[in-house]
Amino acid sequence: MIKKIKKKHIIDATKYIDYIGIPKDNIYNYYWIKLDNGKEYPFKLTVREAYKLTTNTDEYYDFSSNKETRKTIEDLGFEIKYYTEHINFLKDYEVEKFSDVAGSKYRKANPENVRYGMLIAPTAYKINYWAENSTIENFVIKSDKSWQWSGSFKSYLWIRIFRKNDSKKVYFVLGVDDKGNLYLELNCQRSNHTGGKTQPLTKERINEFDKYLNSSTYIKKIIKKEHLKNYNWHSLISLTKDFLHSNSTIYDELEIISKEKFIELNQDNDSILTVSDIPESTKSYVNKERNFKGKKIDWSKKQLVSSRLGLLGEELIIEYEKSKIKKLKKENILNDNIIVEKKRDGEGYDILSYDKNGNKLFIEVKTTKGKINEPFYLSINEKAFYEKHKSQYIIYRLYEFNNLSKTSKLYKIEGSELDDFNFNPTNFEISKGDFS
DNA sequence: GGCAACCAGGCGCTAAGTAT
DNA sequence: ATACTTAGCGCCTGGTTGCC
Repeated sequence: MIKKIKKKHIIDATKYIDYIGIPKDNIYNYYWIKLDNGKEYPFKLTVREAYKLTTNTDEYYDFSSNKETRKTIEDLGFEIKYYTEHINFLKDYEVEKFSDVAGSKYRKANPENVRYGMLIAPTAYKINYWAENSTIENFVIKSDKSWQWSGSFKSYLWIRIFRKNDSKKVYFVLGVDDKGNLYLELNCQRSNHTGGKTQPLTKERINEFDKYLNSSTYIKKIIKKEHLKNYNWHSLISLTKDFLHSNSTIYDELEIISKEKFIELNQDNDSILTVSDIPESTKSYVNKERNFKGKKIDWSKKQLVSSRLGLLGEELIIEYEKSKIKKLKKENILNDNIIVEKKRDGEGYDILSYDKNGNKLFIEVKTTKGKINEPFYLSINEKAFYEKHKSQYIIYRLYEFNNLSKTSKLYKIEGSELDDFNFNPTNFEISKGDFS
């Protein structure tokens, strides 16, 4: 039976498949017929269609794909490809086909639209395959094989990747864009569908998201469709995993940023903040022996993480002070118009609050993830401010700060207690001339 | 100019419903 | 109690219209 099939029949069958597209059931296939132009077609489907052409009927040719049948087709002058992943790699002509219709109207009543739907469906399946195999530990995907939505071909075929149990409003995205280029990026829920119940992030949160992303080391990864032929499943998936790994810290920060409020304090503040006494001594890195061995540090990343940490610590203390003031207002100890204020950089302190007598408190927050004996750093400006306002100055020294469980320990250094500490210089301004 | 409503309907997920 | 089926919800939507 199969011997009846001639080379021309196979070629004509592939042309027919080009026209109707590859049905869902044939997208996951081990064996593919490869033409000289690089296009690939599912083996069984192609042979069946070719058989129809030999008989000039719609007769269904039931046969099995085995060494013998594959050899028969090979002998006609075709290359047979075997994919252990049983799905062949994304082809440039596939993403190109998608870019042709991306974003345009889809009408079920229009047979041409339906046909195009069939043509791009395999691309959607392949994007899913890509995502399913690219997840790293603790991350999950939201699979989505749909290529149409609300009467239009989608403008992007994309899959979201997020950490298990996260808000799902911040995610990695991988997919193909309307130009037919593959891309890998970090994104967030920016809008929702009419009538949809899922709330997007507020504009303010989206601004914060973009601001952080722009200031970070993150770079969106794009694979142009012209370069797609240089990749295979293995290289694409390992590239994706690398991308997820190297940006997971940024993802975690963005997840926190996406929350309207970092911390909601309840009555039980003690469970979040544990207050201890000022330690007898702390470490110092200034007078240690130096070996000048050197190591590679990504300073921009380190600064980004620590500045973020600082903001989180401040936010925690703002909430802490707010709840303290609220309590004092309730007991009619404090005037109602008193509010806790966050100060800007350069003002010499972080937070303006009040004590129970209504006196101003200048609060400086110092946050580290380290232990209680870790030293902390004060700027010249902050030190000068302290000298001037000793009696109202207070340092909240947050240590063992945990941004996942959102808890921290702290000790307070009130007023001139800071004088008991050593002030070791860590930086020098180098200049020449007489400035006295 | 800004915003809300509307379009038209594939597909995965989940919860509810039904069968074994 | 478990397996399978079904109904219905919701989605980086963007282009357009109609209202203020």
